[in-house]
Amino acid sequence: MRQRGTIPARAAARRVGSRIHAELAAGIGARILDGTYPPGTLLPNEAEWGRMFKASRTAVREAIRTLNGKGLLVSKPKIGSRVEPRERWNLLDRDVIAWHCAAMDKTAFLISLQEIRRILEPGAAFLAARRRTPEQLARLEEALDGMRSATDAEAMVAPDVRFHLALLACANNELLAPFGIVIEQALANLFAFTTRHNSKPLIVIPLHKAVVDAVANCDSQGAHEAVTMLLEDTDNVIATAPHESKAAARNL
Amino acid sequence: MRQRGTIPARAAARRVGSRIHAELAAGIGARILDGTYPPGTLLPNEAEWGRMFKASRTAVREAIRTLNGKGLLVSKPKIGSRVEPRERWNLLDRDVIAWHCAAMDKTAFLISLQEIRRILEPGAAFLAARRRTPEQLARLEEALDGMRSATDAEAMVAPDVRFHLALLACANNELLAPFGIVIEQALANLFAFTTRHNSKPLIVIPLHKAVVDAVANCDSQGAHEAVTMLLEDTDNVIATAPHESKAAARNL
DNA sequence: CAACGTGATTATGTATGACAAATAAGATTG
DNA sequence: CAATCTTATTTGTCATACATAATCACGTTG
Repeated sequence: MRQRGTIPARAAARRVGSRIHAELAAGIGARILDGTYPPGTLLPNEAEWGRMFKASRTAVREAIRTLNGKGLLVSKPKIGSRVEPRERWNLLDRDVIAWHCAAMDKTAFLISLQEIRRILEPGAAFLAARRRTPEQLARLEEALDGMRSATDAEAMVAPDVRFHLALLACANNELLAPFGIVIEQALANLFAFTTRHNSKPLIVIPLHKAVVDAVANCDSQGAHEAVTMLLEDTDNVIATAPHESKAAARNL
Repeated sequence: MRQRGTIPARAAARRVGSRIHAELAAGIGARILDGTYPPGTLLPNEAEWGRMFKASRTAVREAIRTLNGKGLLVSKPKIGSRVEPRERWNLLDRDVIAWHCAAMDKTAFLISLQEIRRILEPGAAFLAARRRTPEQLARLEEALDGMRSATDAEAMVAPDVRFHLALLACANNELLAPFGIVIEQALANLFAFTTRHNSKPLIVIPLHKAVVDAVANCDSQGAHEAVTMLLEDTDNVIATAPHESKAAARNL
């Protein structure tokens, strides 16, 4: 490995693959999200992180740069890196959501998410019915077909996520699409949960089909209502089996 | 400055202050957002950026790490950094929004934003009327007072932004608050525009007051309607003077 | 001639050491 | 006692060296 003598033989170990900065960012980010370093806290300095993770300051700094960009930290000379107040965090960021879900009880987060969905998705469906291009409609139908051909609940998750992303895309609002990423990250977990606990999963197919039909017919009001009904069904599933969500959260 | 002889005297110039990586991130990010490097493009390599900006590779890398975290890029050894497809961009990120606004004609963006507001804010107001704490209500009223005491249109922008952020906070949904950051960035510009062109700006005070009253009375349906009317007024202002928005966009 | 391995090439990834700049906190001085 | 100077600490920047991954061209071989 290291031929150069001046470099002290580090206990490299598992450091074989690359992407140390990513590991560090995840490590530090997770510790912030889980409350180990609450807002206002002064984090260990870069050298110390380096010692903790057995990584160079370079890698630590790149990780901190990432967290910086997500609004979790601010760094100043002689001060260090301080955890920002929660309202500055970019909770709509992929990674932040992932760390957030991993750290805490998912239930609260899923409730927040579902609330947002009930606000956003009917409105998005309304726009989608007016604006969707034929290609976008085709992608929506393709997702529905995928759900139909799913043999078990597990296999239905992926096309279900695709369906809702496709619906957002149909709205043709550039600010709605990025929000889809937020939903994508979280829905994978939510659906994995709801499909496991939905005693009558067959009903979701006609519910989804109603959405497709309304969008296909440019019936914006109908699309609004169909999505509302779809989300109501999801709410019911969550409500009838809420006590298990904590256990489910620990599975990832 | 540089006492050490081994370091070649760089044409440091304005390199006095720190935060080069931030300048670089903004520089590169803006070039991506404005279409200089469209999605799929292979960016110049790190050494080349360093030459372009007269910065070290370290600084370039930290900038790229930032952009990486915002979903604008992916970097791979031997390949380089490639611009991600638009739908991967984190358009809900503070900085990305700023670069986006700076780069392109703001009109399209403001229309998208207003669309989202018409979906989200009435729903948020609905929740706010049910959940707001007395402290949150006080902050909402304080913002309204700030609008009242504003002497000119310019001075009304700040409290107006505060008002809408406070309203989002009242909803007590952790995913709604971060969205406030998105709106904060963009609304400052939108309001600066609407207040300049609103021929009867006095009407906005009672419109806002209606929202406060409904939220104060825990009248969720009333809050929903009041916000809808408020946004309708904004839409009208935009609609009656749309031809100026391009010029206004160029002012920043 | 085609398929395959193989090494050269080139970009990012990591490590290290040195110095600059900023600033909080303590020491000094008028 | 207050204003100022000094010091210590931490981030910010730079330069250099090497590691690693992936592509590409080349040559070997079936």
